[in-house]
Amino acid sequence: MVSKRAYGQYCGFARALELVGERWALMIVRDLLVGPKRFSDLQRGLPGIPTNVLTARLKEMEQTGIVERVAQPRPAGGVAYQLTPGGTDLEAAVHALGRWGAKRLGDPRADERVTVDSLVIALRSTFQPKAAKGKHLSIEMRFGPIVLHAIVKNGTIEAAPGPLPDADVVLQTGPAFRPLLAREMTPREALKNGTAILRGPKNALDQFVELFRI
Amino acid sequence: MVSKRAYGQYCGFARALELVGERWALMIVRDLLVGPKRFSDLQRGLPGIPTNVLTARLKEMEQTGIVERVAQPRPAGGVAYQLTPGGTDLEAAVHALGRWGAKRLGDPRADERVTVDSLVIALRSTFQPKAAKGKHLSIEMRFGPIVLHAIVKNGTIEAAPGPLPDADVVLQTGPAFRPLLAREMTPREALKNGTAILRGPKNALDQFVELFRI
DNA sequence: CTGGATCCCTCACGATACTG
DNA sequence: CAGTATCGTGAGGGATCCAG
Repeated sequence: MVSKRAYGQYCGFARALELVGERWALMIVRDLLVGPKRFSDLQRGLPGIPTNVLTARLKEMEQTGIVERVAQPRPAGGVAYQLTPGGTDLEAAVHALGRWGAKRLGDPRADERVTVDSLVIALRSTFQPKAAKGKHLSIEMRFGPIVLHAIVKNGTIEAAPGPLPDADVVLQTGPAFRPLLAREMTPREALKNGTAILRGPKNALDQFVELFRI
Repeated sequence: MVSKRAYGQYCGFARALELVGERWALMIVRDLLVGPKRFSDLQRGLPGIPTNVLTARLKEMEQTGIVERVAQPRPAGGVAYQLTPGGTDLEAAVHALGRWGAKRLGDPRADERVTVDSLVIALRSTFQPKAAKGKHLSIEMRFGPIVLHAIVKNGTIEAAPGPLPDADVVLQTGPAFRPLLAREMTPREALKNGTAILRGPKNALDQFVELFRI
């Protein structure tokens, strides 16, 4: 790869594209930013990826020090893939691209799915640290069958898959989620027409929406 | 493209990759971030790009509102390509990827070239606004036959191709440039062994190096 | 000269079947 | 579960040709 599909430029940006610019590579990184995953987890999170391509990308990124294999504890055993520190450094770039793309999402197409990892990254990348100064909020979010949570504290966010039993708020939503973050729909409207359902303080959705922005 | 090579996910990041994730697309954006360019300028700045690929990417990005064609004034005439505001919004992502890749540049390979646009982007993306607070420096940089300049002021940078006649400093350098920004070589060393040649105040290179970091 | 269009060839990718 | 094997397709690489 290094010499095959290189760009022929001694340039940091070109080098980045050579290392993670091939098809599916950054999608794999996106999912691994959420946490270590097994081969089959990645397959599930990236519907449509051919197994040989997944194998090839993992091998390449292992060789270039972006991904590493780690043994999984018993039971289950086997191996999982996780980002190295150098791979984790891609987070800023993934978030920047994610923010840019989120503005251009439009409405979901018929064949488009939503995954839990994409929502975790969406929360992290649209998070507004300045708006979160001094605020504290823990939320469990449900998007159809998908459950994730976020904890906002001291201007930082931790977002991860799964429920959060003692969350301040439980927000159940769906297609209204993007318009809410893009300020194309107000929390009031969303709650009124039932595209967002809230459990917790009445103004929690307003607070939530202030913390994120597309 | 929209349905052919889509990732099948309703996700901002996936959408970004669908729009600018194909080969050469972001390299074109990188060069256009430096300024509008003609077809042949892009060819020169991206040695190795096939003309049909350049044509295809420009058409795709024009259709998706990232690039626009503008008529060029007489003489010369013809058209040039420039980024739309939405395309310019990719700057943050390009810089983030550039910073990540710059750490992994290593030494130049035999077949790797340096272009003026890549250097402009390198200066912009490695610029450290915090270290530049209250500082002011204008510099003309020469890298072999390539000439570019940067003006640092109020914690911001403006970098562009071409000379800067009344620059505070003129720095002529080459392969030592990356090690300097990566703190693998001190200004003193670079000046001593002649891999950096300076015209201007003696400590100018120290000042310069403080403003950028790989 | 700029700004492409067209051709052919190769290989990366996509889809699916199969195996340790 | 975690890949390998196989094969067809189409995007990219490279050269050449054409129009304004």
